[in-house]
Amino acid sequence: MSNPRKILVTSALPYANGPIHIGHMVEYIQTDIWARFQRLRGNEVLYVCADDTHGTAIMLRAQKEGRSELDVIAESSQSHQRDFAGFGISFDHYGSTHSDENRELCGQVWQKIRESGLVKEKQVEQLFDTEKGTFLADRFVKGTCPKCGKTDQAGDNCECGHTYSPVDLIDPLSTISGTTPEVRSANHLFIELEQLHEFLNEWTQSGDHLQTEVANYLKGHFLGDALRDWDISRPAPYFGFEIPDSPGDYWYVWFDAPIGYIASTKQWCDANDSNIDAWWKSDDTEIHHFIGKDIVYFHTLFWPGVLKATGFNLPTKVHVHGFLTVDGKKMAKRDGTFIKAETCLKHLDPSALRYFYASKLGPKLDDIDLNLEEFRTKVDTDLVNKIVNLASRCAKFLGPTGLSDTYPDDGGLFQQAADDADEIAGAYEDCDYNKAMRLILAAADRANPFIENAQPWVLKKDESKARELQDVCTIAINLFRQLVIYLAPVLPELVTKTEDLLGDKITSWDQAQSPLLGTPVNKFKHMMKRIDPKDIQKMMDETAEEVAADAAASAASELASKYNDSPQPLIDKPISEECTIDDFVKVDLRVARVLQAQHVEGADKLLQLTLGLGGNEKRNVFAGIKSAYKPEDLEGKLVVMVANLKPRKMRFGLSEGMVCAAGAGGSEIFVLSPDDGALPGQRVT
RNA sequence: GGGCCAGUAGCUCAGUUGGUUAGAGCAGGGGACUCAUAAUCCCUUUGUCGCGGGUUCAAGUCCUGCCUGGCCUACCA
Repeated sequence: MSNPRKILVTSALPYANGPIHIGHMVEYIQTDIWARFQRLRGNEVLYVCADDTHGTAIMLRAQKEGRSELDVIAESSQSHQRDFAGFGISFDHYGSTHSDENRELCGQVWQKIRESGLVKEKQVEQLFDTEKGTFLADRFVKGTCPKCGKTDQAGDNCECGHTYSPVDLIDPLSTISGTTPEVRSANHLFIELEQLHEFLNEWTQSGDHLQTEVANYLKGHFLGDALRDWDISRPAPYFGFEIPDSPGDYWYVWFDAPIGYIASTKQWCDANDSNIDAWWKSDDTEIHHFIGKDIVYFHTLFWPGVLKATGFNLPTKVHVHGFLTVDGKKMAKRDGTFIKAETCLKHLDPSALRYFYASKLGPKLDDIDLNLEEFRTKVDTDLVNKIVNLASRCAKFLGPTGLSDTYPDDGGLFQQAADDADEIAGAYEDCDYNKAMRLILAAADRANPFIENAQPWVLKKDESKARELQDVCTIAINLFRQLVIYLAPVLPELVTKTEDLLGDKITSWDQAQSPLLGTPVNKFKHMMKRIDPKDIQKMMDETAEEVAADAAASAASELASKYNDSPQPLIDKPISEECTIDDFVKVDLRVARVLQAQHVEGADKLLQLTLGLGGNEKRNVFAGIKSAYKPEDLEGKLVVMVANLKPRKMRFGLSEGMVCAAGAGGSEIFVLSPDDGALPGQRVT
């Protein structure tokens, strides 16, 4: 083989605002297969990714959940990495866009862009949520379409097909606070992409950087007209990096996210004694991005533009894939097809999904469909019935003897599959995994009839044919091993199990060229299970349950948002340790009437209350509510008191209970009082 | 509205630069075998290649119009 290539591989950065689902996994599995393939070919591969952590969505979520952004993104990173590991995604490094390295690199990139004269400032009119104190991105606004008058339309376009600016909406409403936003103007920083038009035209239309559909799409959609300026700043408050030479402004998340590819590479370099320039500024290195078709323009216009302006290498190729549909329909929570990676892992072997995706993925942008019935039969038939079966049916005959010392005549089967190596490799290289799987399965379909004709089970019965039996099974096992080598990028687990069976490591694509001979064969253990339809059902059921729980939670939070209650009180005083009903009934709460309230001579905070519990039952209570209540406001009022509190001697007398109240203190104290009709002396439970 | 892409057997798809009677796998039907995770093997049914025009000796393949579907349309990631 020629000199090893040096290849940097990336998958798109998942947003830190939600769990990984099986739609995401299309991309990570596609990329991982490619990265593993390149390693198997002997190339030097660095596969990096990171969580994409900035932006309004994260900020709002942190606010809503009453915790810090850092807390949100840390949790997200952990769950993302756990899911990826579960599916065997072989990142060399997984970083975060909220890192020192990224901040620094963003600064450097920004500096260069400034120097190139690409930055300009413009006033932008945007809707501002006065209640939340934040500008509203289009998707956080709803209102009436200015053209057709339809109500409850999205911030930037209407069902009628009309597009507009949210500022033009009639009766706009903020979807985060429910209030009416006002139009405010703010200074934004823009990158003048049009200056790079010629370069982008050439870069996208020539060479092999993009799939032809993508190049055509860009040509037809963007490059025909002047490129619009790209708005890359957001005014505070915004969760992101503040722009060093423009205080109060932050880089828009899509500015710093792709730079995260470089930052993540840098983190790996720092930990592995390598140099970032060797990956991003060297002519010897290829850079391959894998992305979904929804983020094409970011990666094929903005990103190359930024790289060009800053002197980093341009991507060698941007590989774009389609979306996942489930049973023919777009994944949607309400259909119960929004299957989380975590849920999938709980019930299914990740190898099954890896193989299924591989068998569906081609080099085009077509969506791929996860038809659950097809998924099951494909995995069962191809992997278990045809491929693993080769080992399963022959391995045990070789237990006593091991593999033959010389490779027997197999009628050219091994050679034929060995000759397929280049074509299969070519298919992997082109991301045409569907074709690679077809070629591999064709080889398996030649191997099974061979065994059928050779009839090892008949040879077994005749001791004089022991040698022949060994030869037949040596062929079968080698044909099997050859398939496993070809499938290694897709099925790392199967590789491990094959290594255990044959006591030989699979580390190189070229191992498929020569048979394994003269070595022992271990006891065969199941390598892959058929898919139990019940497991699929469980996965779907669990997904449906999650969706129902989610819906309930979001309905509740929608109600809560109407009142716009701050999460601060809970943050300041988190809920106490759990108690039992027994603990609770120990506290005897009673309705009481304030019979008399008066100032206490010499006390700053106390009022003296005489509380009546009905009849002649009275209690004397000192309450620290002077800062919020006047005595005359309290007299006659019904309150709730702790009636069995141990009396306490105070400087001004004996206090025989406690009045329940809430609030921060000072003038913000709110005494609890039952609605009219409650009778003094009644117990509160 | 504009743009990109797709439409081939019941299902998932292959069909290279136009070239003999359009292929594979799965599913369906029949048979064989029993080593294997009821796996495997052999035989077998099925097509107005979305529709209409055009170019050509020759069109699933090229051009054009239409129909249907998916996706995109930049301050949502």
